[in-house]
Amino acid sequence: MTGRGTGPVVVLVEDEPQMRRFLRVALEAEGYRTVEAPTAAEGLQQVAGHNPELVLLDLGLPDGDGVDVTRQLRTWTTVPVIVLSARGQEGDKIAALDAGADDYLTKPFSTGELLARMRVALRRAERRDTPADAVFELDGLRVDRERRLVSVHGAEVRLTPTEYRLLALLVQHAGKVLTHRFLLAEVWGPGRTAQTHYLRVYMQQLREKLEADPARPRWLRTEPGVGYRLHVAS
Amino acid sequence: MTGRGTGPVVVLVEDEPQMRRFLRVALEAEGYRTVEAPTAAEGLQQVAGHNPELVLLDLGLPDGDGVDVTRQLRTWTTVPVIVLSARGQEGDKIAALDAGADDYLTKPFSTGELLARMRVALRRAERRDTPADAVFELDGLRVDRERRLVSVHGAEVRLTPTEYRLLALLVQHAGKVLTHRFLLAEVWGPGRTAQTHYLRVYMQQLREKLEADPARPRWLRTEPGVGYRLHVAS
DNA sequence: CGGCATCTTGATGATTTCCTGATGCGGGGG
DNA sequence: CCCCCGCATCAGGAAATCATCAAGATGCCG
Repeated sequence: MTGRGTGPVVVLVEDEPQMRRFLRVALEAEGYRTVEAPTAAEGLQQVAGHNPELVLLDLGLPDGDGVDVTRQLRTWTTVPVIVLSARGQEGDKIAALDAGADDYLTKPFSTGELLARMRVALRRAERRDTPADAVFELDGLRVDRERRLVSVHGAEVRLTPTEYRLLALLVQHAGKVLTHRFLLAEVWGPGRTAQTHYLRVYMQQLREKLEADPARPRWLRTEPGVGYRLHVAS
Repeated sequence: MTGRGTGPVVVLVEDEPQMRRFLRVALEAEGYRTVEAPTAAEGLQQVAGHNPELVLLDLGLPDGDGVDVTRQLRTWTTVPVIVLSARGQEGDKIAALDAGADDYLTKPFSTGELLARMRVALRRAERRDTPADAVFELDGLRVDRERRLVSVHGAEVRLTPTEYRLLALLVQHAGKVLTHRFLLAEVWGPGRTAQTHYLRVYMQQLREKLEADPARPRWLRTEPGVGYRLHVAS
């Protein structure tokens, strides 16, 4: 990755080096991180690999049409795509937009307008990122992942970020046994899959906050030698 | 309502009768139902009254700026807004887009492109759930997003623009936890998602102005390590 | 050019969360 | 019977995050 910082990641699919450089400089000055791809094939790869917040896509690529790239992307991702093109024909615009592009800018365009349209696309995308079926409920235990709220028999429970992540994982795979290794990798990163002690401490804290009798857990069951599990049956 | 059928409802805010007629005919031929408004004030009313799927907004209105109309709308609804303008200056575009518009078309534009961009906006807006009311009230806290008025137990509270934007976001997602990153991106732009200090300062100011006891907030709750939330339950 | 409102930035103490070590408990094998 | 191992439990200090106050910087308006 070329850019630094913590801003959104943008994939630039553009064959002309000069244009690429211009975009990279402009975007990085605004705090974006950029990934560059000079061809359609590489563009698809980079999007798949980096899972960016936005894609800037040139229509005239050496190895394929930008419209096809858009159609390809739309089969598996809803990442915002802004098309940049030298062609300003109505037909081109309609084809690109109907293929799934979010906006269409005709070269030459002003940097300010590009940035403004990028902000629009990011704004829209941010709002859509919330799945609606995010409420889990089981026998008094309620986990609302949209609001990030947890309650037991109606009483709201305050969880720390780590506690919540752990619980969210268990809920997501309700009923299944999750190994120590898996939980550690997901919550603390792949680096510390040996610190099983972390898990014990946080499971204890979760039980303390959620279970009526923490010593005899109803939901947060231990699977000795393997890991933990959110028990679903009665 | 002028249009027939069951298609999406579109509010046309446009003072020129000829242009209005042209749009109405073009849209109804595509199956849209149209509602017309010749002024900014009437436009706001029609949007509030019809809860349309889309708004087409002319910038040059007799009784106010279209950018202001957009900003007004955005304080309480996320309905897609496409701006139509005779002015093609970069500054106009950026102002409108940053005020919350989803797209900006410079007159004269082709009908085909307009319809394609409308399809994009409708596609993007799909599967969302903001039956947002223009006036939010909760237990003495009142936020009128149509008039941009905030009051606590009847007493009006003066908020700075940034304070209001922050509060409006919290109100729009009342009950949900909004992450630092999200709030910063919405209020200060995607570039400064690391300046959590801004948030602390402004949350403090909001609490100072709204809460009876700023140190023990009733509405503006901190979610440590995550973000902030407008508390709705008891 | 002030004056005013607002936004930004810095400094400091309080609070919350995280990590870590110590200790207790219980079952299985020697 | 005792030791060892995995798990549970408790608690204290380190680190990160948050609240608070206030002083500069900025921009706007007359």
